[in-house]
Parts: sequence; structure tokens; C-alpha cells
Amino acid sequence: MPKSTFFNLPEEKRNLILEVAIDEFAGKDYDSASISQIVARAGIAKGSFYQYFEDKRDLYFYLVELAAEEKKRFLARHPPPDPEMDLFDYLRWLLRIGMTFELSQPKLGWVAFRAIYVERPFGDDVLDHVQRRALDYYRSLLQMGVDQGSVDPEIDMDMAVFIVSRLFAEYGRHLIEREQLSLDDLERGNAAYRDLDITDMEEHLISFLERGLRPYPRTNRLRPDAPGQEPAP
Amino acid sequence: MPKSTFFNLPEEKRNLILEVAIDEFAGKDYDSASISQIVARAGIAKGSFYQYFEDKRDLYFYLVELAAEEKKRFLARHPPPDPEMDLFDYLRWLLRIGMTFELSQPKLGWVAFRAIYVERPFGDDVLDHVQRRALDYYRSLLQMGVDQGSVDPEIDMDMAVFIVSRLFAEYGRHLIEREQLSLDDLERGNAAYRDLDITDMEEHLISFLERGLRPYPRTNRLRPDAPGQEPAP
DNA sequence: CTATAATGTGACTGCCCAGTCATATGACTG
DNA sequence: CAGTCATATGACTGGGCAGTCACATTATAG
Repeated sequence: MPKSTFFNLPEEKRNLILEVAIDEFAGKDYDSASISQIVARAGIAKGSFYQYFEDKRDLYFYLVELAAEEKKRFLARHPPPDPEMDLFDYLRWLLRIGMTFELSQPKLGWVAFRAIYVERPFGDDVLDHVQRRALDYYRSLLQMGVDQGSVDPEIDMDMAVFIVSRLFAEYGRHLIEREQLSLDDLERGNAAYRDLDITDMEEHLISFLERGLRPYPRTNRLRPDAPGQEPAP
Repeated sequence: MPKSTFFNLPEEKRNLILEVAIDEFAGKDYDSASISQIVARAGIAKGSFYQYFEDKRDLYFYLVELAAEEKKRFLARHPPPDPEMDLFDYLRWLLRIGMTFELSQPKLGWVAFRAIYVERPFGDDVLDHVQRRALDYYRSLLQMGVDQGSVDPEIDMDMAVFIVSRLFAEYGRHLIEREQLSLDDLERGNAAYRDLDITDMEEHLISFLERGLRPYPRTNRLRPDAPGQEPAP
């Protein structure tokens, strides 16, 4: 953990340091990320950095935990309208909110992505734990879906968890690359992306998952013009 | 490109250098990968390295192209039994062969993964080109699927390409992590993984894709015991 | 104001790096 | 044999790095 001096810093200075550090660790390996660069860009002395953090590793862990924490907080701040809703409506919400987060703080997203999928410079249980918790979350969602009757019980649960978690995790980066969005612009709120097209794409993704997961004799919720099994209102 | 001296090297020495270099670039960012480490581990002098390659970048590009080339060759060496087969049978074959490759040369896979999804240290058209070709390949497959009637034409093609390509790309690494396989053991052919479970998982993945992509009034090829629409033989 | 504690500083250490180059070794030619 | 060319070598250069430390500055307390 950072030292108390770091948390005593005026908020603006603390945020600047974090911003610069996130930028550094978002774009580079742990080994390549440079404390010298961070202090230079944040306009503080090398020595000061070591008043705030034990060492490079300390900062790194803090950033990774920050990423997990911020995402959790963000989701909590935008709760689903109805916790009892159908699984696929829930997934739609989760994807929407997740993408809003990813598109507003893409660099934190990269820090997390690197830590989970690219490198674990310290072997590290913490990351294992964060990742496991995320997977368990998806698993419990899907299990609820099975119980609700929204997910075909014949589907292999491990595979379903893999598919949903990876697609959700990849989708943000895919979008950013596809639309050639600049991470800096996104963070500053300057990026002009077409919300309409994007929610369209999310719809396609959810629709695909629904086709893949819902039991066969299904109510075709996705083509409301098609003959369904629901009674007319 | 490497210099002619590199290709004139006795095969064994050349392969050792490549092996060590792949290991280095598989585990680290371009910036962190160390020529000094490579030459030390390969038992050659620093100066010799620069007889073989222009510079670090030269080696890096060569490795990335090698990865693409090797994968292409591997696929060509294991052609599908029937090029006219149903899309999902074709995808099953593609996944099977792709995974065989990924599990026998996981480090090359990592080099490619880093180059495509993690970092482009040189802006680089080459990588764009490789990636685009892969995506176009998936796209043409899926388009053929639509023409065959195996893929619902209502499905958004971009989304389908995204889903199939990412899941196929992620599946190998997922498997390796899940089964805690050691990359070194895999490369040496020492890893004991249970082929049975793995092909089971592949079946689950293909089955999911089929559910998600095939048109609705579908012949249920995946649960042959379920009532289908085919006439009894 | 003075004394003490907390915070800020940047020159410095030892280390590793990519890339160079003068020199050495070997291989082939006449 | 001598001469020429290709290849091998490792000490060396300049630069970046994480982390340290003696000292400077600022805040707090008595």
C-alpha cells in the first residue's frame, strides 16, 4: 500500500500522479514502465515518489487494485433497474455499464487487462483472486439463468463462463480499435463515438449470446415481429 | 530481414537462437525483451547477433512473421477432409488444428498474441495486414456459411467475425491457464493434457457457436436424440 | 520565536541495456 | 604457402533504469 504521505497529498496532486502512472502502466509492461518517466511527467522529484510508495511494485499493485475497485464502484453506482430481471436483460445492462466504464477510463482497463491476461510479474495471488471473483460472478449469473429457465441446462457451464467473460472483456478493446478511438480523448471525454451504433453492436452481441444460451423451444424475444409464444397484451 | 549469415548458420545453431529468442519475446514486451539475455542463453557473442540481424527490431519482425508463417504452414499441412463440408464442421476442424498448433508451439502463439493484441511497438502496417487477413478469412468462412444456409443471414456479420475470431484466439490461452500447462513442457512435448476433455471442450464451443449462428428452424445436429426435422433414414 | 517532525529534492550508485568496433579466428583460393 | 574474405568476439560507449541518501524546505507545536 502507498504510504500515508501519499494519501495526505492535496487531491489534485495525488490525482495527477495517478493519472500519469496509469498512463504509464497502461501502455507498457511492468518492467518497461518507468518511474523516472512518471515523476518527470508528474513534475515531482524522484525522492518524493519514494515518500509516497514503497517501490515500483507498491504502485503497480495499488493501480491494479484501484482498477478493480473503480469498476466495482462504477457498477454499484449504476445498478440494474430490476435485480429480478431476465438474465439477458441483465447481461445487456452489464455490458452497457461495463462499456461506459471502459470507454471513460480505458487506461485503467488496460492496466487490468495486462495484469490479468498478459503478465503477472509477481506470481501473485491477488490477481488470481480478482480474476476468480469475476469469473464466479459470471458463473453465478449464468447459474441463475439456468434456474430461471433462461439458459439451457445442457450447456456446459465452464464453457459458457469462458465465452461470456472473454467476449465481455474483449469487446471494449475491440470497439476502441475498430472505431480508432484515442485513449487520451476518451479519458478526457473528447471522443466522438456514435452511441447509436455502439448500442446496436451490443444488441448484436447480447442477441448472439441469447441464441447460444437460451433453451431451444424459445420465446423469440429478439425478433419481436416474429411469432412468439407470449400472449398478446 | 535477418542477414544472409543467419541463414547460412548450421541448422542446429540457428534453431537454438530462434528458440531462445521466441522464449524471450513470448514472455516480455518488446522493450523488456533483452538481446543481451538472448545471446547469453544461446551462447553466442553480442557481436555475432549483429552479424545475423540488423537490430532488435529486425529480429522482432522476423519472429512475428515466422509465427504467422508457421501457423499457415501448419494449417496447410493438416487440410480439412472435405473443403465443401458444413461450416460448423469446418470450424471444428479449424479449432482442432489451431489448438494442436497452439499447444505444441505456445510461445510462438504468445509472440503473435502480443503483437496483435497487446502492443505495436512500431505502429506497423505488417501486423495490421496479418490481422486483417485473419479477420477476412473468418469473414469469408462465415459468408460461405450464410450462402450455405448454415448461418442465419440476420446475424450481424461484423459481430459474428468478432465473436468467432476472438473466441478462437482466446481459447488456447484459456486452456493452457485452466489446465495449468507449462509452456516449456508443451514445447518439449512433455505436457500431459487429457485430449479427451479438451476435444470435449472444443465440442462445447462449436456447439455454442452453432446455436448462436445457425438459422432458427434448425436441424438439431448436436443432440441427435432430440426430435429433428430430417426424415428418418 | 524556536524546536521538532514531516515532507520535498536531485545528485548519485550500481546495474542492465542496444548497438559498435577493432581485432581474432577460420575457411577458402591461387 | 600467402592473401582474401566471411564470420566470431567481447570490451566498450552512451544512455536509461530503480532505488538511496544527505540535505533543504515547509508545517506543526510549544
